[in-house]
Amino acid sequence: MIDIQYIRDNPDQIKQAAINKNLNPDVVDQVLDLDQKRRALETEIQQLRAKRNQLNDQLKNERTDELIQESQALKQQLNDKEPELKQVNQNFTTAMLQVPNTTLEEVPVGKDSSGNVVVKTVGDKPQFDFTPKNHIDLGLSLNLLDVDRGSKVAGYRGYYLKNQAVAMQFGLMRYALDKLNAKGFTSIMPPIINRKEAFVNSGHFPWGEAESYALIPDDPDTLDIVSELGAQYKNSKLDYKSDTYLAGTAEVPLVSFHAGETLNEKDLPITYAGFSPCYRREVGNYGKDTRGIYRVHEFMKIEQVVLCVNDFDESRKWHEMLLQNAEEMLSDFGLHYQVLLMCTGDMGEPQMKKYDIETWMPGRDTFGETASNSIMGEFQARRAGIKYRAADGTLKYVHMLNNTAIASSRMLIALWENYQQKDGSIKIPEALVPYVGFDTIN
RNA sequence: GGAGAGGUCGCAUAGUGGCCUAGUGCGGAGGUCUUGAAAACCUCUAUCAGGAUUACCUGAUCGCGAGUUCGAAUCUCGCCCUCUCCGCCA
Repeated sequence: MIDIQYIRDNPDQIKQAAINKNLNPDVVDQVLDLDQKRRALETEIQQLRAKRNQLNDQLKNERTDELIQESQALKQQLNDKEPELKQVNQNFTTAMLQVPNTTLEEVPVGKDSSGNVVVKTVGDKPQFDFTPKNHIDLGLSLNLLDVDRGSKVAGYRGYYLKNQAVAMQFGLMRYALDKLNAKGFTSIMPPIINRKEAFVNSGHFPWGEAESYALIPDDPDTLDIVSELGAQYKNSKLDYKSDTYLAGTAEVPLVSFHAGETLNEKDLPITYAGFSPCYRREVGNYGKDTRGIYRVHEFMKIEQVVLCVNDFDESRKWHEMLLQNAEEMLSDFGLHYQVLLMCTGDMGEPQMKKYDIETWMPGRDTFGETASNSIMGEFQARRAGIKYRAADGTLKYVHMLNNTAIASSRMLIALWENYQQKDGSIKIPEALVPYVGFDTIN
């Protein structure tokens, strides 16, 4: 959420930011219009209430019919006006939640991914003196992956990991945690079933609602009955809780961890390393990456989340540090990658500046996204109500940032495909060997 | 799943319709006293919104939301959450 005062003072800037993100700027005018109405109504109602409070003070001492009648008349006027204010306020809040964040001045303006800028490229493509396989063929031939049974049981994009792939999955998660712990990050295993409010706080909603799995349908009648218990559930009017969803990233519960709290400046920065399974519908991507485990509905991830003081120099500093953390891991694994500065048209509504890290994947013969690193400014903190008492005594909203550390399935692809050998085996990079317990898969 | 208790200012507590402009204690800030410190004493001590903009005024907020009333922290209803006991269980 953006400060309403800032929107009043800089409407054109906010509109331009929306346009740059390929969004409709009209919501800004809606907000300003509702803001006007809201303030006019509020002033009017405040005066009525002030009068009512005065009358009630008098009524404590002298109860006359005249005063009571006057008070009743005021009450009637308030009853007429208050619902209107309530409605306007609701509309105002809804509109406010739809205003996208602005971007920092160094972010390139662009329509789509073609506007992204390669900031750096590290390492080289591996050279194979044989025809490299993709991760699916590798996974099948080494008995690491089963996608046929995966889709049989779980549906489209379902998969089973088997044997050494399981050890790699756990090893990668543990490796990332150790790495971040050594840098002072606090490990967290958050709940991943979250209320709608948490998704609004992080800025995933309203824009990304279709991307999340609603855990329980709003209408129990839409449930397929597969058991007697299911029938009971369907018939009960009250035995379901609405508005819970599966989070697509630990960012959601971590952003809301301190929701509604006032921290002290000396508590900052706060750095979290959150482990979670991640659930994504991938609704906009039906035709994309249909084979293998590049784009899946569930995977595991370690996510970095930072709360720091309200200062963009500080945010930028953390942004680079989060980037470095992710880069160190790729370097530890000896992987070839590039860092992109995302343009306005290819970043999300809540983000102010974003780097994507793309890692070379020989099976795709191109780079594939493995990390996404964002400056959020106050946007999430305003939604979640996370403030801190600054050294000068004033209250400020924290700045928040987040970046992937390691996302399981995509890192498996990169490792398998880049470290495949002529004989069909896969080597494990040295840094990972202690975490997985073997140095070759064959 | 059954039964009960409860959610009040940063923390702890008081508050059963107008004396609440939410009291008291702790914690925090400033001051008096003192060579310095402690103690004691004094003052201040929430947030949000609107309107003025040194200072101020008004409104809202006692878990959240509705309702009753001229008037609600207090009464009624719904929801959220916490705790205790019993049952079941990875």
